Amino acid sequence: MKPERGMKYDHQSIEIKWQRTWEESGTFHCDHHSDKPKYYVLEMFPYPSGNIHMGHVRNYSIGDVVARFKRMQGFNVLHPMGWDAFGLPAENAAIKHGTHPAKWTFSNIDNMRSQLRRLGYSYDWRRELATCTPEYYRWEQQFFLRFFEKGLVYRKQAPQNWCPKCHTVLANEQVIEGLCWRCDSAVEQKNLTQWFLRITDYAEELLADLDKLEAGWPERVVSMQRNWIGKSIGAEIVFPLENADSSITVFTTRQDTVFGATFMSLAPEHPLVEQLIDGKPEAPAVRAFVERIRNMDRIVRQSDDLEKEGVFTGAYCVNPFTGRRMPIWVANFVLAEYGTGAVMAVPAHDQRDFEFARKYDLPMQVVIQPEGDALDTAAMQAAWTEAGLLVNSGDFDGLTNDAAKQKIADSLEASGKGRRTVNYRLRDWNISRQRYWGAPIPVVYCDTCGVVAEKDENLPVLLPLEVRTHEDGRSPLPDTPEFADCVCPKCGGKARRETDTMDTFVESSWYFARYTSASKDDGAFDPAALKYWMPVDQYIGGVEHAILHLLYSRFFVKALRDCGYMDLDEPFANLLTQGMVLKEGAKMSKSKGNVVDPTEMIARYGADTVRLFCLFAAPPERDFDWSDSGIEGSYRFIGRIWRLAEELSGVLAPVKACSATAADAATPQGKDLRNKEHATVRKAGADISDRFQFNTAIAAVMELVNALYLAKDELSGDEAGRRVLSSAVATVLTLLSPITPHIAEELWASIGNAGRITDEPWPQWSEEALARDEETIVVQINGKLRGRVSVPAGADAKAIEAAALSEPNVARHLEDVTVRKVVVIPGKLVNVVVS
RNA sequence: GCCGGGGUGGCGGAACUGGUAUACGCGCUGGUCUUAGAAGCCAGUGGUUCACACCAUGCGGGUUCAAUCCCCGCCCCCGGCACCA
Repeated sequence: MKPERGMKYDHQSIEIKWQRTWEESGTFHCDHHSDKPKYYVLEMFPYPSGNIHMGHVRNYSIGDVVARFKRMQGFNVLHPMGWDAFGLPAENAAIKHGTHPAKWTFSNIDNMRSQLRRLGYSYDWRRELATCTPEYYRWEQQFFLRFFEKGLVYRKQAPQNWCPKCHTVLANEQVIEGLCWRCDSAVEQKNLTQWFLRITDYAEELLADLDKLEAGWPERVVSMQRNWIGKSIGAEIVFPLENADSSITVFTTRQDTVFGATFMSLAPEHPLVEQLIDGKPEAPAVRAFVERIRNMDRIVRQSDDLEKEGVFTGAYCVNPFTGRRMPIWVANFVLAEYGTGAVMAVPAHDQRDFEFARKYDLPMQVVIQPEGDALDTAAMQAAWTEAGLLVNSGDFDGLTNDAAKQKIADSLEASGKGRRTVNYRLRDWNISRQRYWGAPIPVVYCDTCGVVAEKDENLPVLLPLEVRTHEDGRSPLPDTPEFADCVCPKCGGKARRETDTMDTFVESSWYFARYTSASKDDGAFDPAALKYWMPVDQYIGGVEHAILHLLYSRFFVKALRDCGYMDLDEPFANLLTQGMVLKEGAKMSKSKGNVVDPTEMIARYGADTVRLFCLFAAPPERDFDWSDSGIEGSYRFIGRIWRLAEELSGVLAPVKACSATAADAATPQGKDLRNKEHATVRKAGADISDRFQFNTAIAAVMELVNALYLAKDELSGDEAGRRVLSSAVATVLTLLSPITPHIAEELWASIGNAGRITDEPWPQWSEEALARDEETIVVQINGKLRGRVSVPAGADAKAIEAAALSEPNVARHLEDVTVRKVVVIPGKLVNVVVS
């Protein structure tokens, strides 16, 4: 490799040259036959929207530093890249521009791949995958068949979230505050028959395993998933209907208050409502009420300040503990989709029931008494929802409400009036999408056999590429007979293929495992490779996937495990959620016109500068505001290194980082620089590996470069000094090589090194080089800084104290006061306590 | 309401286990080089003050020789969940 010596810093040609070198020599290829410890680092793969944006650059630069750093530390590193290539934007663009989604997608992939290559990321490109290819989605179809056999996937008709703009249903996780996650349209409800994955079967495990992830995942993501799963421990209680055989079952977390249940509230959608009002004079009013509530806008209906309203059904049930006759109401605040859709109303101890009872003059009964107080229903301003002792509760009187929860649950189970149960907020995952550009669901509908799963040997069910797209976005698949008309795999008769496709989140729920054997064509995974590489040691991506993708992937791994595909509980051992890249405090967007285009920045400053700035501007977890003068600063720093190497070109020898010896560093300047060199290695290594604090690691290297500038003239005069300089420069380049790999490689070569810096190990600092002859001790009086003294390293407390007290400014402050105490922290400070 | 995160110079941000608050960078100021400028290099840069010194990490207390850090009580900002029974 010929270094561009004595030239101005031509980042374009340097970077392209080294990218080609790495590529041609397969530097970042890896496989699972290795004696080294493995390390799998992965960034969330992109949707091929057309161009890389600054958020991608930040995400992938973080991942690349980790990958290169771990490689230098001796790990066998898997660092792959691919494309989340099914999805709506391809279809919408295809309709808009009259092209085919496949063509649009693959040309975007080509463009984005070259943009990523231009950034010099250390991917093993042989493992690249695109989820829209049959080579990928055929395995997903196979998983579907296994899930089908196991009952993990099922069909059901239910009201579903419908995005009118995207012409498809959405999973609960894809509805953000009533709006479509993708296009922000208000989501409607539509009754449809859809395919669901039984994620709720895994609710308990998904929740419990979060404990294992606490060490490696951000607390906030763990807590968001806990919230989303929404576990409530309580009981089901059966309330028999008056004058009828049937009953109403409620879910409650407050079975301790059951003696205070004075009426019953049902959701307007509760299936029993029609039966209860049949033939009763209240029927018309109830029907009108139910109709009105059902037709309410979803957002209005779920809003906080919606007034509590209800209507009496005319029917009664019986409290199984008190025998009290309880009127049954329909209430607008009871949710059909949570619990059983029926609530035992305890107005004295639930604020909603309290308000409802006051409004409709329904009876109240206190059953929990706060200690040292006596509640009076007539005087109560609000429900008592805190702890207390049971009253008016038969045999349970006098128990604390916590104890009563257990005793009453025991009683329920003993008497058959109910049972302990756990309720989750999590709903099953609707994976059907009424769109074209997705993986076909491998199922057919046969007139004689009904719903029939495809046979394994018929996979993949190919998504036809010859289709006529509809202007309005409707899927063309139902109108494509070559696809939709098929034969039943069971009876061979005429059948119709499922024309819904799978949610694209299904593809992203297992891609990380496919990378371990991406080109395997006789199975989804190579078991040996999978076992070797998984789990992902470090996963990096945006926090917007805290629930969606990260919850689905966790579930998918557990489901695949139970189908025998893998022996793994959790896919991602450690997670880093990086913040957004903003401009002027706002998210970059075309409509705001505040987009900073990475391609332009690379053309102007080079990939190294763009990478450096993305890592230096802020710690990775935080949002950072793009700054045009900030990137200038990063460019300046790279120029400073370039000029340093240039200026010292006759002085520097090709040596390893930290190669200068104590004998080389005999002069004070030499000693200081070597000391700084080793301190920098220690700090940068700790900052990168322990905390992903790339900004402070870079700051430390900047300090070393500053020190080099100050020391270079003094040290370049003799051989020993030159060895110290050469070593420090080698260290600068080596430490920067994961961050700015191209210039590190270029200058490494220009100094005359034979190998590549990419193959250098991470340098080792030594205790001996960090040791100093003298230490600066801070002297405080009553905790206030009054002076500094220099003492020989390792001086004892007495000597330090003596030196401190004789420091002129300190001595002056001690003149008219009494010294009460002197605190000496050797190596650090002295604090003189006076009065 | 519940859960989680945060509040430090003009700005982005440092400060490891309680021990020099403001590292590093941006911006600004000055010097040097130059015919001049740019770039580079060097230096300065929290506030008040001539200075000694004093005041500063959202606010108010506390513990400690010593608090950005620990404890108690508040305020504000960001994110998630939320009529969840």
